Amino acid sequence: MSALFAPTLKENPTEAEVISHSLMLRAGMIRQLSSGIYHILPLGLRSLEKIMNIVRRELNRADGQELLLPALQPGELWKETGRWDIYGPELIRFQDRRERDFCLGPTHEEVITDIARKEIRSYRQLPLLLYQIQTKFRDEIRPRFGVMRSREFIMKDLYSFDRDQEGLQISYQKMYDAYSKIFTACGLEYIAVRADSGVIGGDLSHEFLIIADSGEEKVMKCPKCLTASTQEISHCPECQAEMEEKRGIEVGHIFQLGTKYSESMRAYFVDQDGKEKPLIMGCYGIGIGRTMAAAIEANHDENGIKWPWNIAPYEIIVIPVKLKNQASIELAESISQQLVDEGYEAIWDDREVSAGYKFKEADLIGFPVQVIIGEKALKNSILEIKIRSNGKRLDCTREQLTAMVKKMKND
RNA sequence: CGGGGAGUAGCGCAGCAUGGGAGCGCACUCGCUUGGGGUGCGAGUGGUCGGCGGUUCAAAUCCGCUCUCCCCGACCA
Repeated sequence: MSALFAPTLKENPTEAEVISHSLMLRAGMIRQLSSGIYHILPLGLRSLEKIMNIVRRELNRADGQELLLPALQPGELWKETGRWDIYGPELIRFQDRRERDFCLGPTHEEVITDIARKEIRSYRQLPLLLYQIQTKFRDEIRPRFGVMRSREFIMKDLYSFDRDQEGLQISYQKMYDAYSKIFTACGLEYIAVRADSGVIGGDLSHEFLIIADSGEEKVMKCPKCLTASTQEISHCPECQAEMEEKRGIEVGHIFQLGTKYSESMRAYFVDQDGKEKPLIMGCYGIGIGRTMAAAIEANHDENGIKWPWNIAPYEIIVIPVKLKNQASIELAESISQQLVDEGYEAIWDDREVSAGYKFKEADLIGFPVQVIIGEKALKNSILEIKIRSNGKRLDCTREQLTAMVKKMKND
């Protein structure tokens, strides 16, 4: 712990208006470099990596294949689809030394369609689901709320290619299901609602929102069935239950694009009937950093972050209370090592600071579990476990620790 | 881009109306102390007062320009 680069703050930073931003700064997860541009510090990165790996796992299970596309994109491609003129000043443009137009990718429809048109020849290559996790650049009119809306941010974007509308429906449903699994695996309550397609274009689209009181979007949700909407619905046709109003943070968006890009960029394949047809496309985004911020919005209290287990930067912190007691120190180190050997992400607080200081900081950073080495541990070999999410404290012996931690992880 | 606010030590701020010592709390360093909820005491380190120009014997303070950051609106993962 003493070696960990996690510069925490006792006081609330003035620039942070929303709780997730404030807590990320206070917990030493991020720092700002410029408006809408952030350093991701070790704790922040660990959490992001957890989310990214959950995303990878679920997308791979849904037949997605990961690749990495260029962030640096020639303006030519954007001129082909007309978005060079349409996208506006949000697109960060510049010229290279030969005065050719370039931009930093805010999204990758053009680039993925370019590789698709070059390499997809036959219906036999379809369906194809390609995704990447990459830094995107958007010169937002007004960056705000920390990593919630920044100018440089990590996004997962997946693109589906199908031979026909029927195939697109299948791919779309696969992604819809994968998204549901992703947010559930992150330990988050989410809701999916019909949405407008916006600048991306296309037909059907859904937004995925994380439920949090501080969310910017109002959602009407039926407590009985799965119906939800961003608009007011007077009655729920099937079940007649009262719709309840919730607030949500948009973290994912899926679109059925159809042939918007494949036609304008001439991305055709030869179908079974020997005819050339445009690829039917879909695109599917998740804001990784925004998901992390939303998780904090949904899981915190006045003392700090209450990480869902699966996306916590670390799972367990071991806190020795008695600093001058060698047995206490050794016990903390040994228990921490035991947990690591058992596959947990545990660290122990080896700093020469008061017990209260350690407790406050452990709560702030939001370790799901604190293992406290106090009087009882030294006299009666009883460890104390504090569960961050509900504040409960439990006693156990060292022999029982493994089983107890395992149980907490599974809950 | 329109409207509002702020730049003084790493962080949070006072000082500015009425020009003349650059201060407070936290953090940091050292010593002692304390050790179950950001211990206490003492001694220290650290600042071109966002930048440029002007007024003045003298500018953090007055005037002009400029840069940056934050908040509200249109946009979005």
